Amino acid sequence: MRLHRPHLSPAGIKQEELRRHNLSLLLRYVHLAGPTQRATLTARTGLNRSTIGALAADLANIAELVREEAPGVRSGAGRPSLVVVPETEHYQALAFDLGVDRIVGARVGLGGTMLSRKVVPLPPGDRNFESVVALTVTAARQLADEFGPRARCVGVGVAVPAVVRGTDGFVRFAPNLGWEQQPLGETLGAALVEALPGCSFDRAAVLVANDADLGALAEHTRGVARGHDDVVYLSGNVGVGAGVICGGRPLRGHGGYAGEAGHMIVNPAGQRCRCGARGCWETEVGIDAVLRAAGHEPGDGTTPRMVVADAQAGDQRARHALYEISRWLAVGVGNLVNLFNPELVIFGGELRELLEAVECDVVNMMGAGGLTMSREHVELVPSALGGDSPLFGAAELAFAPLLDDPLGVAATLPATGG
Amino acid sequence: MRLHRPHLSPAGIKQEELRRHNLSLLLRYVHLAGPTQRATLTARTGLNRSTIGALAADLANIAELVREEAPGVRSGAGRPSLVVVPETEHYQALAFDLGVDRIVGARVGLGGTMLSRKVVPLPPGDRNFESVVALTVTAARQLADEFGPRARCVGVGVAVPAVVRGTDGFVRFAPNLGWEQQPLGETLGAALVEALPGCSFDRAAVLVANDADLGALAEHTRGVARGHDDVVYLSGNVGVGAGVICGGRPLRGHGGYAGEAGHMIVNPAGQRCRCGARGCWETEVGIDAVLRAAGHEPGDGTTPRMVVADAQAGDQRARHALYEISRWLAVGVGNLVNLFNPELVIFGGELRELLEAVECDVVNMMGAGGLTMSREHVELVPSALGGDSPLFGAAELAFAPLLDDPLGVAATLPATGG
DNA sequence: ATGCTAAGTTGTGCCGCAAAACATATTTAT
DNA sequence: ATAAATATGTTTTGCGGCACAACTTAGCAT
Repeated sequence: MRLHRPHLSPAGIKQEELRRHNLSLLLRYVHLAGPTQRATLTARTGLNRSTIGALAADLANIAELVREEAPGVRSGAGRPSLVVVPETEHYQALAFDLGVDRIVGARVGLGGTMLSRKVVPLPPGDRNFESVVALTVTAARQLADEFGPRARCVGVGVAVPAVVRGTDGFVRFAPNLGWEQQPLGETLGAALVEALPGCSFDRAAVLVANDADLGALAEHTRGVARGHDDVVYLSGNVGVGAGVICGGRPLRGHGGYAGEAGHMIVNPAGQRCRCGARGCWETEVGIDAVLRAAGHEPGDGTTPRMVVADAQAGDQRARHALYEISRWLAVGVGNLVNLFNPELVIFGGELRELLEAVECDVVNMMGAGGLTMSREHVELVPSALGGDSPLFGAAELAFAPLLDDPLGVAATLPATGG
Repeated sequence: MRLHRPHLSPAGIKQEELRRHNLSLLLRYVHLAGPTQRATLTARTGLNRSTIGALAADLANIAELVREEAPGVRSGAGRPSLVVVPETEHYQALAFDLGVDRIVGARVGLGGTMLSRKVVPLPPGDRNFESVVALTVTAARQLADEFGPRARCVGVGVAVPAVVRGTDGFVRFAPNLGWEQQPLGETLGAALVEALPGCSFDRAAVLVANDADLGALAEHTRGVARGHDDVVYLSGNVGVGAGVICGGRPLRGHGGYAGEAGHMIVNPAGQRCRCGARGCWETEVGIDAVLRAAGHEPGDGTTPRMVVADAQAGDQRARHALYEISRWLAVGVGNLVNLFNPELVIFGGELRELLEAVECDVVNMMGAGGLTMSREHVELVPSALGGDSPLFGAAELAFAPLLDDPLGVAATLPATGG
């Protein structure tokens, strides 16, 4: 049981933090695993029965974060254990996934249940910053109207296909949205605090992050990567991004920009990328590359899924296109595997559909040359949460502060009264 | 002050672990920062004076890990603060760096002081596994003879230019040594326990790791990367390896194989690598590549340093060679920067000398194309510990268990009596 | 109905840290 | 030289958190 190792910065632990840690542990457990018997919690945490009882009582009575119920199904001898249930309705987060052609918003309860979901299509030409912010705020208002009377809004998480500064959600570069240097975190924060007066969170509770990073977070939390501590999530849309979990924690990097796998140079003899360099991975495996290889024009309405269907139907050109894509996928994924040595590489976004068609080829090509030790245990899998990975990740992002300090944060959140 | 966030595995903290954590914190502080006033410790940890006093007393009296001294130089008003000093002589580690042409061994005291150092050249033809193990054991015995009467040996750390399994130090692949599938951790562990009966550590205290990973650890601990939590260390010798620190912790990956940057494919049109793939980074920037580009034959005695000297002396061929190398360095380093977003990229091994000659070119080439946000704050620097980075890292590796649980581990280590 | 089992509940004790009061050592002011 | 100011070490006391043990409760099996 290792605690985080600090450098030379202060990190003395006091008893207060011990309590906070254990409360956090308990709440996070039921948030992740759902309703759980007290006996199970006792066994898993290693804490004493009486301690678990006291912690659960605090979470239930002081903040109504959980409730304790008699177990429904009886099993085995002995006194049945009370079940600790996360109060899904009491604590909710708003989550948004800002896509190239639509905004998806959701209301997610403690425990990770999606309570409602809303899709706002973006008019094709109109994805400028102000419009997207405005549409997001509108969607947020609609979602917030559905809060129950006892709901508290813990915050807002936003996934955006962009290079995002970790500290404040400033968007440095979002080629697919056509944005550069936009203060998304600050702007949305201010606008949402204004638009949702019933919610008592402050501007800092509006958290913006890269969509691939949040996809990774979601898959690690509730998707295929549960229990796996070293994972790479690939988000393939127009661009390609990676979210990385290493040692159980998201890889952020110094500025929060880590995981820009799409601009890893794999083919210096290749095409010029939007970023200015030549032979970036995403010019070889991005949607446009798939379509172009199959003889389509990007923007003509074709999707990678259709190319896959064509290939399965026997279309030689589509099959050859997929083979070419596989080669470059193998190179890039191989590089990522050599660098991160993950247990899983998760294919999210449009890459999900691609995977089933090309998995065999990619695996063979990766195995053919190069170091094999990292590759021998790695699995390529499609994302389990489908296209909603970043959305769920955004919700987790919003819940994170509450999970880190349950009673402390809960105390700052009076019921919305809505 | 965040503690490590566990997944669903047990991680309840009890008071005992609180104490352990704070003891660990204190010992690690003086190990890293050297002799430190109690007042400073109080301020940095945020703990109370009385608590620091008690912790320091435990470390001093129970295990003699530190001693408290009256301060030498007086400064400022008020009662002078006692200075907590790591007991360099009482706790020592053995560290080894197994190179291609020599073994370097050292005796390192708590606090990181190198107390003695020994170089054993390898006969050119003879670097087979058994010979290297035997020479290492011999060197260890010689170093152990110099332990003082009050010394306790905390363990042995070994750096090896190989892909090493994290759990047990099994060497999967060490092309430069000509090894494959060798149980280095197990073999050395058994041999050293046998050879050093005075030392009471067990086989598990012999820890083997990749040299680049240990270089990164050392530079992070005592080198240029002190205080920087996101760092890439490049170890350039015959092969190229990377050690990565992210979020202040070493990147290990699932099997411990992370950081194989040398086999990142950057030039699919390039030469075939020893690993079987084509266009690996190390075929473009490894020592052999440098020499070949400059018109030398690998193994003819030329070193990269000589090529640099030639270039500085005006040799056109050498200058052109360095320019070519710079291009590929820029591609690879750019990829690493995009993926890890480090604050620093440290050039270790032979790359150290290369850096000063090519830094300008590499920085310009990196800035020319590609995403710039990750690159705008990154610095390319030579390793501060020179060729001894992996050696110091090996010592840190050996000290780690003691630093994680000072009193617990110290209790298992009676004095060597030697 | 009785006993068994597994779990929750309650009370006690230990341990860790903070806070306050006291003691000590050094600098600065008178 | 003496006293005040300052900063720190030391001791004592108190509070809070968890473990442990004893007790109670709830279901199951015979």
